[in-house]
Amino acid sequence: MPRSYDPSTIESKWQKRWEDAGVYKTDLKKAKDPYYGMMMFPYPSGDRLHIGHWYSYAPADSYYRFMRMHGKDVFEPMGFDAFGLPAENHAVKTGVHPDASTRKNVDTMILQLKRMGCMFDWSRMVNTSTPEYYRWTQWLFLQMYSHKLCYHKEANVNFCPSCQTVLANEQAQDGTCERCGTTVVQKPLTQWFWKITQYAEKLLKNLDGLDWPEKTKTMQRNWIGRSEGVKFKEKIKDLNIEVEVFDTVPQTFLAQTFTVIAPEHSLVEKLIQGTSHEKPVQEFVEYIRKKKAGNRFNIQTDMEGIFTGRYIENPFGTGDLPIWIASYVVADYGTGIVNCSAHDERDFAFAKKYGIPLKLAMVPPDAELRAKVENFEVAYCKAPDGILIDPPELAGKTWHHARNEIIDYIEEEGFGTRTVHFRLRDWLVSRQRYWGAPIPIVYDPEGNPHPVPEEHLPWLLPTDVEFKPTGKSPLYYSKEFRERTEKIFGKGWTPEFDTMDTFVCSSFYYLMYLQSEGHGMKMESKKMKAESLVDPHMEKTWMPADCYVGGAEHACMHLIYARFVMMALKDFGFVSIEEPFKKVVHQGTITHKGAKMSKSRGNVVSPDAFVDRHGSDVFRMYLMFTGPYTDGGDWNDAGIKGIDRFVFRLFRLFEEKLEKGNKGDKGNKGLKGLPAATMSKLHATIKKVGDDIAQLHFNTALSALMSLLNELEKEETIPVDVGQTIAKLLAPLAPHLAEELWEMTGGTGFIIDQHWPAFDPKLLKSDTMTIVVQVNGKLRASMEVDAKASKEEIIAAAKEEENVKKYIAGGIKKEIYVQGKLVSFVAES
RNA sequence: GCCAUGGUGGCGGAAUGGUAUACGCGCGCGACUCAAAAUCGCGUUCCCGUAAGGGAUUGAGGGUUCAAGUCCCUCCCAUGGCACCA
Repeated sequence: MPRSYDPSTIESKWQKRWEDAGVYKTDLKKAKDPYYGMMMFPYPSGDRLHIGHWYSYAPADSYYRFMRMHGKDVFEPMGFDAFGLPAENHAVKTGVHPDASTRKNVDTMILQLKRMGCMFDWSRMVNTSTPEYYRWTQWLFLQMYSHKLCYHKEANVNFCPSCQTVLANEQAQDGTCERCGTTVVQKPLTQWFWKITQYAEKLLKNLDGLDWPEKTKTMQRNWIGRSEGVKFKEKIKDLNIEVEVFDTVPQTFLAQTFTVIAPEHSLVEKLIQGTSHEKPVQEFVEYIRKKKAGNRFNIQTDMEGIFTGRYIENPFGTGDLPIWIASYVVADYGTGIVNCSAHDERDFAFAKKYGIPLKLAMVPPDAELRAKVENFEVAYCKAPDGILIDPPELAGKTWHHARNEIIDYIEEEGFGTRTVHFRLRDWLVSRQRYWGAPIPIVYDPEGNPHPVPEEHLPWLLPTDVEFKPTGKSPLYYSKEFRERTEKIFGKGWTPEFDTMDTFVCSSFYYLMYLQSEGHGMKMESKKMKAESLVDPHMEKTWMPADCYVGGAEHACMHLIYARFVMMALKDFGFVSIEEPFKKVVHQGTITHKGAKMSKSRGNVVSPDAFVDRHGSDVFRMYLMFTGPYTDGGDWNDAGIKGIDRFVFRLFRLFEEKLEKGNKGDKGNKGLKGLPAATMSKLHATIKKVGDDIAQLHFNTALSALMSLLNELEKEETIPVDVGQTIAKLLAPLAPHLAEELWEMTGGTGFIIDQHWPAFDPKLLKSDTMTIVVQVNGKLRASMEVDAKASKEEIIAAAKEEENVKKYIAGGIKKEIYVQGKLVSFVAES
């Protein structure tokens, strides 16, 4: 009796065998041809694995399996980004300690991940919330501290009133909290920052050499936002204050007639103190602050300002510039103060609105436009062919060409200096939350910060706390934490109560997978051996990760932080390279009913039922088959039947038609016993499946395999070596099924350890070819000809085709032959 | 508004300037069955035609070419990113 395909038996059978044999445990020290295949590790939420996890991990695993079959020593680790808000929110709601719920979630998730059948090497799993791990998160903090890349400052920070915590700029991009969508407010707090801006230039420059999606690189470039310009030093009249003003378009600096300053700027108070402008300005600033907090600010309709009563002192001999407060000025870009002229859309509109005088330093070549510009009817800005009229020394030059000369001129005259500015802000790493790595800092009785010495790491997260968000860090209420600090450092000393942003934890986990002592380090052991983060030999062997698959939503957060940390670690001397990820791939998003799946929308689809019914292989292949991997798509289970049938038929083919006896691995030699056309198809499929998987085009690889199956089903028997080749082609895409088929052919060992089959280029061509005939671009006939036929023979044959004759009866003007493809005639009209 | 990517059957989608609609879903007809499911066979872009064949067709409109889904121009639509950064 032939068996029929039963995924649950077959899949658990192979998962057990893999585990027993340790097939996916990589000996990191002995690897000859290392390949580090990473996927973004998940947050261990209480909900089960969702389709997004599957879509990210399973196809990535297929790709890495393909690499392994090409002889690579693939290391495919998995771990958990286990600190974070959800566990804490859960604790607030239920009283379950985040550590307990996280451990439980991790355990469930491991079981689910194992059912997926990926090549995860569980022996090197990491969990960022364990002391063994966060010891290193804290160590990283201390390194940043001792290398002066870490500083403490009171600053206005993005604060989410709902999460009761501060957010990094990256986490509050559109003025709302990345996590809960609440409008973020500005709040002054003393916080810890990491100087990512010190690496802005390098973060930007290195992008060019990375095999990352162009889109992601562009996003990072924009996020870093480098701009070159001039910095002017200027004095405020009647006050002994010097300010700096940044200008990226210095060509028209002599047209400047006023200056604007951001309402939130710290200088505002000094400008108005004790003057008649004090009260109205304060009212205005408060008014703008409220308006900005309420909703997003619209430049078109919300351009507003007020005069401060102060002036910039006569900088270039062009008269004093009145200082206005303007709603459109960004406080934390450049210096928050801008000199304005008629050659900027916003400045122009602002001046018009408030009747501020304007002048020109440049005019258009076109006379008609010039008249309008000179009348100040339109703003004339950033025009490459604009003609300068001021300064006289450079008059007549075009805006585009004069840039460098103008800057030289400005420097020579001593007005200002060349400067580069970045949009990138320093990374705010403090969080007023419980469930994170404690910041290893203590304060002496005078309130000065001191790093916690390394021997006290891990600086344990206390457990005697309340989780309720109060705006104050939960650690503030821990008695044990305070006592511990006083005991070690002395009376009156207090710990830092904030914890670190979870993006810190995930910024170096690619190195933690490689840690020589693995994750088994016992924390009670006083002699924690590893003195540095990663063994230099391991780091040299395995870094950078060859490929990193994960969501595009991390383009400006995780993927920029990880790069920064790696660069810093290199400068500290702990690693040898700057960039952690050689290649990055973003899987597309799986939506449902047109929207991103989310609990709040109630459109989350759980994969569990599908995996139960169809098996992990079918589910994985279905996800891969629906479309290009980087596109994602809308979830719809209607087509899963197609993959079910494919697997059913394939299995039946092996059960019923596989050549009996004569079993054993014949490698890829001597594929015999099939008609030439079928052989040709087989080899074309080997080529296509290989090419496609190499480019992560899983959908077309699968369709090629389906197409091959359609052919093979016409055969009476399938030779064993053909069966083995098919099993190998299937191995990356359907790992369990492929092992089973491999076993059926009498193959020895695991199929994942077999070498990817080679194709014979000679067999790709059959002995006949199909030539189509076009007349005037229209398809008129199709003919089978001998593959060796000459051009002349083919054209002659084409002319004899019945359906062609009638269209070329009037004569032929032109004959075109495309080798092996077509004949095209242009008929006399 | 700016930048990027895309728009192909009823649906997911395939196609180095060279047979558009592969592969799969769905659907129709038939076989098996008391029946249904499953399975198997045939068909399936649209229009005309019993057929042979003809015509139309890759968001719209132009262009280049013997030949355009593919290249160029204009426009429309969708998605993603950016958007007061001087």
